[in-house]
Formats: sequence, structure tokens, C-alpha cells
Amino acid sequence: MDKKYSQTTEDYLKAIYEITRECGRASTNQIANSLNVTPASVTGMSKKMAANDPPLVEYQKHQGVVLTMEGEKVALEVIRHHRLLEMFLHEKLGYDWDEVDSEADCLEHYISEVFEERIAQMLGNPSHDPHGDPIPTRDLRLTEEPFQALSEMRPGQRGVVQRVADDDPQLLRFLADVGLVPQISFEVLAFSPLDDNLSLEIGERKKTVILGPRITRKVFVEVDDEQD
Amino acid sequence: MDKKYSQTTEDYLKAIYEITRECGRASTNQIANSLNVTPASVTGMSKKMAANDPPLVEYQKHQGVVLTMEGEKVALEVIRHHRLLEMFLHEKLGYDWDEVDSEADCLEHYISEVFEERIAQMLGNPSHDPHGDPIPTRDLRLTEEPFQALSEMRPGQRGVVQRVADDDPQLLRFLADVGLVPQISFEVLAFSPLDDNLSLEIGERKKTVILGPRITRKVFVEVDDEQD
DNA sequence: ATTTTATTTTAGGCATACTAAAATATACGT
DNA sequence: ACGTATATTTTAGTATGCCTAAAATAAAAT
Repeated sequence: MDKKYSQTTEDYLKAIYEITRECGRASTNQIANSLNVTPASVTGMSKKMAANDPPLVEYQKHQGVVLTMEGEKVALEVIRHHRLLEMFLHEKLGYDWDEVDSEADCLEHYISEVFEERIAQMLGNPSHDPHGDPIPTRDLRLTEEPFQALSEMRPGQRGVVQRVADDDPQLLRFLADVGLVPQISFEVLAFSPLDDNLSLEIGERKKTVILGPRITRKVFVEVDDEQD
Repeated sequence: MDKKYSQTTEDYLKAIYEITRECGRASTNQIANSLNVTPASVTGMSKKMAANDPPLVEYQKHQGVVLTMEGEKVALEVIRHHRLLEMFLHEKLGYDWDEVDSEADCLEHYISEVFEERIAQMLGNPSHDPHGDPIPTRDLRLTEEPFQALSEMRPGQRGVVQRVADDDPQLLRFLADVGLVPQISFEVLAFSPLDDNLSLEIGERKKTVILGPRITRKVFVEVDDEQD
């Protein structure tokens, strides 16, 4: 029933999906950049994926690609695999949250639909992975809440961490250390416009930290209604 | 640290390991047969694996191959992955025991050492998989008890099922139906030399079945000490 | 209109693994 | 020891999948 695509193809589709979320269209260069290959390779793969039956992308010369229905289906399938695996590795196998991404990056291409279904069940059909990324539902619907970057907040504001970028183990270890994880609430104490540093008070224990923009741009939050 | 071999290479090594268990040496034809490729392909792969650094097999023209230390290490690693995965899929994800082999055949090549270690722990370091096959230990020791085939038993003898061939889902479903699973005890009631059928009484509930040699040759047992 | 930037084309490389057909080696029976 | 059957290897070539550098071209920016 379901066809099988190469790991590389799936990686292209995943990258295109992510880029498309923001730009509506994925340019050759953007894709090349995200996958660390040359633009020439991307043009080649774009044509191949567009020539596939059924087509996985719509490709127009000099315009990059957009996903077709089928392409999006595959991308969401892979993303669902990835995020369920992250959750599974973290919750059931005791992986630290900075370790889950790379293992999931590999396994996501090889688990069966049955495996997917069983771990989803075992985990109680979670809606988000350990980094706060939403998990596509079984029928592949994905609603991404457009959270604000922590870097945009200013003193006096309070908020709750919702999501953190998942691809940098070093960053994740650091965030775990200071306790800046999804669902934790915090208050912004100060902002330094010279270096864009933010000073935060985190959680119940009111731990204080100062974070640079390289970090705060990778943490996404829900800002509390302001009513002093 | 650990190098990485292709899925195909790992499959060759696994096949060679199994053949070697019985014959001391794996001939080109035996390997070709077991992997469903032509002998020519096997010669090619044998040379490649022998030329690898470190060599995975010792290859002598017209004499087939034997595994080197490294080759055996890889084979046992893969077998450990396979059998731990079978156990995990069966015990933790609720797979039927006829479904586990094919899924494990795929995943065994892609799980990390960490993953291996964690599921082993989760399962309490099991010594055998659901079909009764022994699981290599963490330091890759494997002791295969040489059980007797059920087909060799005769009326009056009692025994306990220890292991069943794991590669035929149809057979496994049938065996599950009649309750002939590892650790179940039974008695041989009759033997029919014309068709080599055995009549058995199985388990507490003394269920009676008649099985042909195609089946009884694939079930391995420990025979009870005979003392009427 | 010219330059810069993005993209595509061309031409080719490399890895992996397979096969058919022909050649050759080994084992076997008499 | 000879010829035959069987097992194995060689040769030569196929297929897939993905990648790249360099040259050509198109699009965007100034």
C-alpha cells in the first residue's frame, strides 16, 4: 500500500516542509543550506521528486519547490515518527533530552506504521515532544502555535516556556541546567540593549540567569496577559 | 569508535555466522542460498569483506569464508540487536510473536548501542527471545544449547519446548494456536512412520494435536529424563 | 545596463550491490 | 587417471542513488 522512499528523499521532504512553513516556498539555496549539500544537488533531487509518481513536489525552474499532497503526507509522517520517537526515548528509555534528536533522526526512517502506532499508544498519544514541538496526529494534522521568541520579551513581562529548538545538544544541556524547559514560568528582570542580554527569574525557586540572544532566540514562550 | 557497516554487509555476516555454527565454514553456495542472491554476488562480497580493514572474513578461493574476530563481533552484535528487539516488540509493544521477526530484521541495523543497552535493561537482560533463541550477552558471548528436534522424539517420551524456528510467520501463528511455545511441556503419544507424524498431548490442558515433520523439525525440545 | 546573486546544466564521479554468461577449479565415480 | 558433475570465480556490464565542480544562464538589485 504505502510506497517507500529513501532516507535522503525523506530528509529533503522534511527540510522542505520546515522551510515552507515560514516562506510558503522552499528555494533551492535554502534547501541546500539546510541539508548541507550544493544547490546543484538540490536541483537534481527537486526534479527527481517532481518526476516521481505520484509527484512529491511541484518544481518550477528558478522558483524552488512546494510540496504536493503526497509530499506533505510523507513529510508529516516522518515528523510524526521523529517526535514520537523523541518522546519515547525520553520517557520510556530514559534518554536525556539532548540525546533524543540524533537517535530519532536515524530511526524515523525505519520504523513501521505498526511501531509508530504502538509507541503512540504506549505514550498516551502525546501532543508534544520533549522540546515542546507538536506531534502530528495519526491523520497527519499539525497545528503549530506561533509562539513568541524569548528574545523579544522585555523587563516586567512574565511568560511560560513552550518550546525550545531541538537540534543543539549543547544548548539543550545548558537549558536543562538552568531549568528553562517547556511549561516552566519565568519573569524578565532586565534587558541590556548593548548585547541583547536578558535577565530572567525562573520557576518557583526564582533562580536568576542572564542569557544572550544566541540562546533567547531559540526559546519560544507564551507571554502572560499583562495586568500589574 | 565503532565503525559502521552497510545493512547488506551485516546481513552477510549474520548469515555466515549461522552457517558456520553448523559447518565450521560457510561455502559460497550456502551463503548465496541463504541470502537469495547468486553465487557470483557472494564471491564479490566475500572479497570485499576480506579486503576490509579490519577484515571481516577470511576468504580462500573455492573454500568459502570464515569470520574473523571482527566479523564475528559484528555478527553477534547484530544478532543481539535482533533478539533484544524481538523481545522488546513482543513484551513491551504487544506485537504477536509472528510479527516480531520482520520488524526486527530491519531495525537491528539502525539502533544505537545506547538504545540496545536501554531496552536490555528495560527487559531485565533477558537470556532468550520469544522464540527461545538465546540472546548474546553484552560482551557478545553466545551459548547455544544443542536441543533435540521434536521430530526425533518417540511415543512415551516427555519433554519441554525450548525453541522454535522464528522465520515463518504462518508456522508461528499455528504453533501459538496449538500452544506449542517455549517452556510448555508435552508428551508424545504416537508416531506414524509412514508420514512421520507425531501425536502430542500439550500442556496442563492436555490438548492433543497431530503434527507433520515439516513442523516437528522446526521445534526444538529438551527431553525429560525417562524414569517410568 | 551592469553587476550580483541564484539557479540550472553539463558532465562526470563514487559507492553499493547486483546479474548473466563464460571460464576454471575441485570433487567424484569408475 | 579421465571425464563429468558441481562449485566457484571471472568478466563485463547494469542499476540505483546521490553527490560535485565548473560553466552557462536566468533573475534580482543597484
